[in-house]
Amino acid sequence: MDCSSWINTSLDLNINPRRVHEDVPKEVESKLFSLGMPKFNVEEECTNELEEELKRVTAENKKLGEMLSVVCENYNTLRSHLMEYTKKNGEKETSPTSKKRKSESSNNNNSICVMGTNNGNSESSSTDEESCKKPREETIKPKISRVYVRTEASDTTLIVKDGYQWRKYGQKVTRDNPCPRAYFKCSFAPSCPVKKKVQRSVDDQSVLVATYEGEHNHPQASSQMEATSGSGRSVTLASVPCSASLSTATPTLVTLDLTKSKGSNNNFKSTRTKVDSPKVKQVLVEQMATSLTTDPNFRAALVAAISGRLLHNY
DNA sequence: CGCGTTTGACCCGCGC
DNA sequence: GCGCGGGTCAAACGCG
Repeated sequence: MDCSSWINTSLDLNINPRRVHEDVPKEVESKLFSLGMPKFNVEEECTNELEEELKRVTAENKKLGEMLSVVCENYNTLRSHLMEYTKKNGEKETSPTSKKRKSESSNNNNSICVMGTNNGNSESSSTDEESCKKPREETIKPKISRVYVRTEASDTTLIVKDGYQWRKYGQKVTRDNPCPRAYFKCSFAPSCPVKKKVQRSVDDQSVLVATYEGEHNHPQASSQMEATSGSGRSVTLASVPCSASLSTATPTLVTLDLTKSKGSNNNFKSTRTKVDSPKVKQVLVEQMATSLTTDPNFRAALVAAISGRLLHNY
């Protein structure tokens, strides 16, 4: 892939001699005059200075351009590795027979790249290649996000307390996972179209995978109650670094860490030990990689950082 | 009695 | 056209 489609490498470093000349502050010239120096000497000196400056800037620009190309190269390499990795992961995650519904499989394709962050806004962040391959109907799909929730393996309930009220309307055992999948509808508002599927991870039975479809058309009214109520689990959003911190505009993947609230103050400790498990690490890596590849804000920040760095060198 | 959950039946899309 | 499998419906059931 051409990295120029991601980052505009034309840095416009103002190496045009005419423009450089124009940028010379007028007061410099006037100060030199005030020192009683003959004008021709000043002009000559100025020209020499500017020529030197131009040479220096040109050389620096060349150097920076090389650096940038190396960065882009590294980025592309990293990205291709990431794509390979996520592709492998996705194949492992989905059923080998790939007999799933079209919508489901396309969701999984998206989740390979963006961990189920398919919506109209993030669509623009996908590559040209991807957008060409994607069916048109993708653009009108409801927002889908995926949340990983760590629970105790012995806990057989498929309840993810996320601050909303859900009504379970079905449960099904799917082919690719022996654990049943529960179907929930948002019951807080009758008109709310959001649905939620909760299923245990095939790889790690202690991890619940909650897939949200659609967006709530009402405020999260019960979150406070959920968080403060002593019954059941408590949601500790901050206990795990999540991609939302990178993507402020569209926090699409949030890793929740649910711990038993009856436990008391040792929750954090146990949380930390759980986070250190390889599975969770893998999820975190995927989240970060997702942000790297899909988040336009992150890319913009990266470009700004590089540009700032380059400008700082002057 | 009302509300939420359970669970078997049914619907529908997709692949062969 | 048929079978498979995911998603949904709705009657039955349980609990407060």
